[in-house]
Amino acid sequence: MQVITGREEESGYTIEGPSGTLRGLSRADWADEVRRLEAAESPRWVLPSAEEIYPALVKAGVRLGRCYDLSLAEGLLLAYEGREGESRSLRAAWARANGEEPPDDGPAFGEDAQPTLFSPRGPGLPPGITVVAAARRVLEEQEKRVAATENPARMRLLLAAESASALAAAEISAAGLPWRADRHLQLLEARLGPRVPAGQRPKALVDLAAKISAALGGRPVNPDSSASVVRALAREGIEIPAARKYLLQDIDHPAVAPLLEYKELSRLHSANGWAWLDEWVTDGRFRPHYVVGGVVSGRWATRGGGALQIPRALRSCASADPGWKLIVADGAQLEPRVLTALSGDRRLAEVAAATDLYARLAEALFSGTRYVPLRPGDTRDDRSRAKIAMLSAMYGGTSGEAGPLLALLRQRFPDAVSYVEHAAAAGERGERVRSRLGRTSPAPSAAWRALTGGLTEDEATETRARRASRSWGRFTRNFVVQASAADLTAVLLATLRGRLPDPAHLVFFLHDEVIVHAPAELADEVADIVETAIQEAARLVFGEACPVRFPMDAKSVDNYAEAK
DNA sequence: GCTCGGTGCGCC
DNA sequence: AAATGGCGCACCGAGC
Repeated sequence: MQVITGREEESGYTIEGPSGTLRGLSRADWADEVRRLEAAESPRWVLPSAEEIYPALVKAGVRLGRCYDLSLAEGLLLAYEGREGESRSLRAAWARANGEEPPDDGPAFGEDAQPTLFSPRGPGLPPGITVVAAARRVLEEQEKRVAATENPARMRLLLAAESASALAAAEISAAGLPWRADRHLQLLEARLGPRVPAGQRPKALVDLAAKISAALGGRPVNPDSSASVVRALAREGIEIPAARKYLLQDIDHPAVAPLLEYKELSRLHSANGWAWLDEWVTDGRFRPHYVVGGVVSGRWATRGGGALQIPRALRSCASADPGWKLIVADGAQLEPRVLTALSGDRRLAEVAAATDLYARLAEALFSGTRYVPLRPGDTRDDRSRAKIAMLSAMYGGTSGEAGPLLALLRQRFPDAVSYVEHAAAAGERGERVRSRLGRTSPAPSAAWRALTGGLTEDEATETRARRASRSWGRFTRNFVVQASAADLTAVLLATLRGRLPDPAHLVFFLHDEVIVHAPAELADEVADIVETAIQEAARLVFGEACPVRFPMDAKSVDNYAEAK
């Protein structure tokens, strides 16, 4: 059964199902009715945009089992059709479905994530067209467009998984990652000194800045300004192109140690200091806003809170409630396994049978050969070299040892390497590439086409064109892997959120990592569920016959820092 | 006073 | 000389 619900511009909420239509509902009545229908029928809910509407339901204590998100589907289909620049709003989709010119009504897929469906002015549908009527029309049209794709079953799976991800994102934000503000405050005070008002340097930074200036001849140096640091070092006879950490590290000068410490503490202060704590942690929970579909490759973005980069130094603050555990699970070497499954490389699948893929890869690459490092004195072990080889294949690296290592990888695993090299070649020609389930890379910009497409007269332009072409090739090379990994994790989330035993719940998700908060007695069960869910997701995405293992390393811990 | 590109960091 | 993908955020400083 299917039920469509949305918010009309002026009259409140509408629910339209097989038993009729309810209009003009208040938010509370709407939530109650949705709850009743969910319990009675567990329908597939068709939502114009889960991001816009679902948080209100979650807040009212309502959970939906399944949904279909028209906005996310529109974005994925537009990208598939090579029209990613067009708006995915309900109004635009409705216009296109009726063969009309879609209005230019705001940000398109992948751009500024302003609400597009329920902007303050409403969805902007023509008079007499209700949200549910428009939604029904768009749904019909999208079903036709799905049927027209190369592999409709995969696209259907993608749309279902992406929709479920949107539900998961709202639920995760609402639940929040348990965060010990008291521990965070202690940590800040210990490293930075007593709290200072916004805009002021804490004592530790003031002291370090003074030390740095003294070590650089006494003239004031602003360590926050890389230009100031570069100039000051130049006066000391030290020439560096920029004040980057890795450049500073190798310099023997008394200013270097305080400079590096300043950088570290300054980052702690500005990125995760008192202001961050005030803004993003409430009632002992860190609640970032996740944006499903916010990255072209299908990864989630976040808006505010910097959830994509919770620094290791603060992870002990992410701490389970008393009597509860955090079950931290990440996909071990997910991307190389995805590449293996994508390319169907049988030899690499044997390597991927190992839990430590890179260790096994090292054996496969180096046993029986004496691989001589290019740079004398390079002490990296074989496992590290195997990893460089694999990352170079997936990212397009060529520097240092990467070239020869990639050549060796290509020799041993030609199917896997040629898979990404075809993707790179397509990108260099300006063509699109697709993930396993049909996520599609955007077209390069007009500027890129102008640069790479024209007949070039001078050598400088030729070089720039070549560089731009190679750069886009690296993007599409990585896209096929990263976006297919996003396919897999979206299906994982969809599977997982339906299976967790109450009251266990997801509290964090990042690329290939999930955290579940659960009563201690459920921790083992949750870990098993996560491991089962990834296997099932892999079967759904890559097929029953896929020989690749996807180990999920699930650890039950009291705080996040213990997980790695 | 503002915007905006560059820089630098840190996460996957 | 650096030349591997994706992201968000804070800060600086040039330019308006």
